[in-house]
Amino acid sequence: MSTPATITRAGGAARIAEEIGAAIVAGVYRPDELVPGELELCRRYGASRSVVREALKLLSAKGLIESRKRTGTRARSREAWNALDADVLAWRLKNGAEPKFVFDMLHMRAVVEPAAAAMAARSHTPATLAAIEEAFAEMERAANDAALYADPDRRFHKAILVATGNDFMAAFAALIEVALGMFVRIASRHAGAPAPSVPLHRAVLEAIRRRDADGAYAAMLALIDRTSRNVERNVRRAKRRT
Amino acid sequence: MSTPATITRAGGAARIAEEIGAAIVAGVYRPDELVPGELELCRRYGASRSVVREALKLLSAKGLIESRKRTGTRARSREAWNALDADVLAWRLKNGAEPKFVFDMLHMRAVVEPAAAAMAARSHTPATLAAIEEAFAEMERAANDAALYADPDRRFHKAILVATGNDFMAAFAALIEVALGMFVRIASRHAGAPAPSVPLHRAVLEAIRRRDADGAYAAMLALIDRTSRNVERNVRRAKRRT
DNA sequence: CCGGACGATATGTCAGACATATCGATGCGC
DNA sequence: GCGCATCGATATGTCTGACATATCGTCCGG
Repeated sequence: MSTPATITRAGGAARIAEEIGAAIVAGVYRPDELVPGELELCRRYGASRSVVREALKLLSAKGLIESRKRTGTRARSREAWNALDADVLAWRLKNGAEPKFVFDMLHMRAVVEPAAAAMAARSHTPATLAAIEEAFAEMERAANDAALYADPDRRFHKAILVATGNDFMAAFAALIEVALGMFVRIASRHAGAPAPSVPLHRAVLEAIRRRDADGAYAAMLALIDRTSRNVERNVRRAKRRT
Repeated sequence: MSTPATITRAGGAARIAEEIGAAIVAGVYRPDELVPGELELCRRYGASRSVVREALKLLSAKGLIESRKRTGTRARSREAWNALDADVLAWRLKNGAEPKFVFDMLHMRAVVEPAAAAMAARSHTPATLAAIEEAFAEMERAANDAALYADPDRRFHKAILVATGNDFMAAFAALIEVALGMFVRIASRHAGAPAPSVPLHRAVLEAIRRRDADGAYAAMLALIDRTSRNVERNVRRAKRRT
């Protein structure tokens, strides 16, 4: 089966890991026990065992699986997953996340981001402040177009986390970026132009600029509260629809 | 070279990933470019290319490396690392962490753990509360033995994060556990018995038990502040010694 | 009824080959 | 002399088939 046709011939180990990873977090393979054997996966994805095994290593590095000899490879339970890994987060969001998961994410953002804004107010440098300002400027320009608004929005939140000067806070950026990609899907589905959120972002920026840590904390908290309310409203609406 | 003697014959892919990962975060391989080729790694670790490649996949899943064809495998710069991965954290702490990194970790704990204590105060169940209480009881018993104290201390902080009922907070437990393993090395090297920290932990537990979110927040913040002061004192002392 | 031996089966490891992309040098034409 | 296409060297990527190793079930004997 060397170089078979061209069917399903795109990624390699990464593509296979992508599919299996998504399946695991979607609950296709239940915690403890399960997961098809390597040669079955070879057949299913039309790849050699080397590639399949490399894909499995990618997943094992993220805490999704664990292999033992004779027994086979089993999906690990949710507590073992690296929930703070961007790929794992993306997989969990892929197939329509449950409300509890969305709110967990929002609660964590409500903890981390206001604190990050306060740290950024204390620690920003000309360069990191400029990155925040640049992102905000583009948000203002796109205030009437939800599609154009999403990207600078991500950059805005990321720039603040980076401006903290704290490696761990900066590491959250990868998570927040993935999460924002979903929140706009949920929160702005029924909302109009993103213009109303611009003043809230401006308040964060200005507090950071004048090194007002408490003000930045409060402004960011207000911003996330608004997102939470939007999401909550839409989740309720979706539930009513079912 | 099938089954060579028994020398350096322990782990497999995990062991090799361990060594290379530690080397990368230690700065042996500088950001962008670098890292020996696969066959060179085979020679160096006495393993076949399959095993080496699987080890490299483990590292690539954590953002430490990136491979391209002809060019080779390069170490990625620090911003790309999954800083919130427990293994990456452990590697960074392995070879005596720099002060900045230790304080970054403490600042993050000061953001996350007080908020977690507050969430736990609101959301704990009989089972999750019992886990906190059990860990604290053992801390009291080991109040005069630093060696015995470390393990229940870890369990105490982890139990609180789990008691939040929030998946992301619970995911921090893996990080905190690794970090605590180092803080006791740094903070208690010159400290006596851990007894003085027991009342601070008790205050956290009791606030959670009576569902006093604000009190739990404040008590946990006080606890971490004390750790920060201990670490700071020891870092200064270490610097003076050099 | 219990316990040890044994075979079946999964992952783990090895070896060698070919595929593929890309960097760098070479040499051609202008 | 200079730019550009060509080609070879070299790294990772993939495939194949074999053997090693641990462990679960089963079967057999005490």
